[in-house]
Amino acid sequence: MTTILVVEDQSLVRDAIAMLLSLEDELDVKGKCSHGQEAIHFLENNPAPDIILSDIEMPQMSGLDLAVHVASHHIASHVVLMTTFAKPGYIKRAMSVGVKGFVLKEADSDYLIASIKDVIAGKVVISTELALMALDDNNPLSEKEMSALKLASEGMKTHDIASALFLSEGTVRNYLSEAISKLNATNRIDAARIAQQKGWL
Amino acid sequence: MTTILVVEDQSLVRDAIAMLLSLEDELDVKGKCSHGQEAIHFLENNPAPDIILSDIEMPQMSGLDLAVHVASHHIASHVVLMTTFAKPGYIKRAMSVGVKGFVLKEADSDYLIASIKDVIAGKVVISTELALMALDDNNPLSEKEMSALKLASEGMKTHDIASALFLSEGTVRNYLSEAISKLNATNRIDAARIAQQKGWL
DNA sequence: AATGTAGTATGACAATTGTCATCAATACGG
DNA sequence: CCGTATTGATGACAATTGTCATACTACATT
Repeated sequence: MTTILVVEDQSLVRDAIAMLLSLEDELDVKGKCSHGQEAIHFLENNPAPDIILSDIEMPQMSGLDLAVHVASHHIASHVVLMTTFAKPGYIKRAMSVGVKGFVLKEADSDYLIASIKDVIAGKVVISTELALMALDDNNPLSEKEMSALKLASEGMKTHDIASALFLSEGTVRNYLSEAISKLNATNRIDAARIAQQKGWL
Repeated sequence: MTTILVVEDQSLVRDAIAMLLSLEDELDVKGKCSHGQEAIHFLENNPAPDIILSDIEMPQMSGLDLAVHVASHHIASHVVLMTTFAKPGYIKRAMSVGVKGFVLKEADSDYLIASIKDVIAGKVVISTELALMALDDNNPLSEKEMSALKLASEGMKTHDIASALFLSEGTVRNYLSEAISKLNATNRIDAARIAQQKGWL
């Protein structure tokens, strides 16, 4: 019997998926959490489930952060992540953190169940199409460029970004300018949009 | 027996919710569609289900557009919409189109099922908290301001927005400036974010 | 006809943003 | 120590953006 922890912020979806999985004879949903923090708490107070099935985009703590925690605390669970959009950046980061599976929410439920079984059997599951997408994706942005871009995308102006990052205004403009040109964007808004869509920020 | 059509773009979620509903004795899921267009096609070739349970944000055709179609074609189904975020703008538009229920994906599955039953019993279901939110929401933006803002949020610069809307650059800047001040934003990026978050664009 | 009012345009000006060349400080491998 | 990246800063300049006052049209109201 395979034990599972389901982590997903939208409770409707969480309940539905948990229900779906528990209809399988070999699967046993041991817990449901609404975000990473809650999952960590669960893991501290319960035996590690065979599978942690988690959404990526969640408030408080993302699925990626959860995977990092699991790896760094040597928890024996296999992490399988679900995501709405195929953002290449996510996939790369996930792989480097030892995530065992990657399922798009566009996939159908049979695929999810098959993936879980495969992961239990020792495989790493990721659709070829996602893998390829992740391969030819090389994020050209530096740390600083990303953080400046992120703040800019929230509507902050250069001055505020500068003080948030403890940099001079000029430097911030340089970073943003670099980012814009690297991404072939026309301005910071455009650059932020492009980066976001790739999962880079 | 209540018949239901489930419309949701993420097939994993769609399958899971359909499964959840079909576990209820009184509910019978007659069909599943991945977006509005498909739903319309379904409706043309099948008897109208009692309930159309649809996500709002979908590619091709949104749940709101689907509701408009249902109303204008005098289809006898009750529309219940699901949404991830409580955007006041959505709720208002939905109500004016005769949508019978509004459920947040943050709600739990029992609530969804109870809502469906209530709608069948003739009620209009919307949580008070959402209703209040919709009430004190009055979108201050004009049509033009919204469209200019939308284009700006996609990274277009004033010049391009102007030609897209067949206006002069100056006028576009005026609109944007108006929008920025109406929304108490610091720049167009900020303004677009605020409007988006309210469901205004 | 006179008035009011959207909707659009202009022009002028200030502030912010984008680009670029250059420079200083620090760190790192030889 | 010496080169050489790396990271951050400056200053200058051009382009874009934001603000405002003003004006013109068409259209509806009086």
